[in-house]
Amino acid sequence: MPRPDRSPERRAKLLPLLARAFAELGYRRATTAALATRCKTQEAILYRLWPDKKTMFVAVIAHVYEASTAVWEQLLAGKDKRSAAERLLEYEASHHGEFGLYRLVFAGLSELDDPEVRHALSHMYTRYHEFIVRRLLEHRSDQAKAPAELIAWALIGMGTVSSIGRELGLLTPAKRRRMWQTIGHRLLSQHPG
Amino acid sequence: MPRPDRSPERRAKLLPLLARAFAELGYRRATTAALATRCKTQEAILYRLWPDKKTMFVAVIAHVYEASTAVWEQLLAGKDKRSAAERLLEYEASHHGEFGLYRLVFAGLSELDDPEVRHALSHMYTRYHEFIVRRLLEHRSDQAKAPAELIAWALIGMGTVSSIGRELGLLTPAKRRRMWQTIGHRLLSQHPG
DNA sequence: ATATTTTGTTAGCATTCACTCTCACTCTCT
DNA sequence: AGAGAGTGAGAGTGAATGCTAACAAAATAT
Repeated sequence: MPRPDRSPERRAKLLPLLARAFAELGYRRATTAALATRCKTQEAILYRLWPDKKTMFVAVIAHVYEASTAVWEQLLAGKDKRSAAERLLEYEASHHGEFGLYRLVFAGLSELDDPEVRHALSHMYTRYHEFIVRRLLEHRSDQAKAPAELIAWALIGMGTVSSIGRELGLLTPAKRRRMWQTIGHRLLSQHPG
Repeated sequence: MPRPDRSPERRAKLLPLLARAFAELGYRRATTAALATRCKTQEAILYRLWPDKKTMFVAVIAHVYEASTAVWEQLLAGKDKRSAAERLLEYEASHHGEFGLYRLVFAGLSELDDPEVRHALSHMYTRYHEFIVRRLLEHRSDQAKAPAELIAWALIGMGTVSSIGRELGLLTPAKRRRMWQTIGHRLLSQHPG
């Protein structure tokens, strides 16, 4: 009978390339022609793997989230006497933004007005937030859940402004590091509310 | 001689409408046709007032910044025993995002890759940041400048995540208020570093 | 081998959109 | 009154772009 379908493997191989393209260019500027070029293939091929461009974008959101949490899980798996929250903080201080996750959020919110995309972004953000909340609760077992949730949002906000500041050349790497270290640690160690 | 040129007044009248359009739709989706409709005029008219769409966007960035600082200045002019920083915090807790400033930032960063736009955004952010730093230093005269700058960035980050959370339906108005109140006040009252 | 399905490649279509041309009309100042 | 410039309105254009059609080539099963 016929040759087997390699579509799933193909999709998995191309997703990182698509992710880079969307993160670097945004949604509109990542034209289907540009996407194809960066994947070293043709537009028609992409359209055989995904029904349309929007679906590619949604797939990229899920992929980027999974890629970054995979890195985190690996990071936290190593032995270290510091709490998971502290290690996460230190990691983000020097690596924040490398997956371009915030860029996808900007693009999704400002360039598209689509329920599917919003849902994908909501889902991603929710899980991202929950992950941080769990680490915060581990860090201080006496802490209540409600304030930990607010702290987690504030940390995500710091990550976002950190990326914006970098993009606009307003926050040097040194300042960004100091922000994570000083403000981040303060948020970790305190009981708000 | 000829009739006088009413272009400046015209531009001033239209800028708020353009600002709304860009903030609500982003850059690409705010087509010149859409802009004209919202201004109740024609595309050709807009092109007589500004050379191109990008220039309209840059003008809008400056306008929105000025409009929001004008509101702040007015807010801080009123008599109140609380510090300016505290009043600002309370105001932002319930009004953050009403000028769509963060939306312009998202659109500018993700939809355009233009030096002029980046410069306009940098400039706006810098002044925004400086304004907050000044209020922080007033709030605590014993505070050093460097940590105040970091706190200001963290507050801006909280504003940004607050807007994202609202747009994605992840942060209810009540939670946003509590975030500003609890985390915001903690950042205000502490000496990091 | 050959049937059957996937993969590669090219060309093209329909639409959208930033921007312009044109021309009639109106206002203000001498 | 009338010159000179601003204003209103509409159609139109060329380029970009999402997406599809059509067909050749290659690979895997029997």
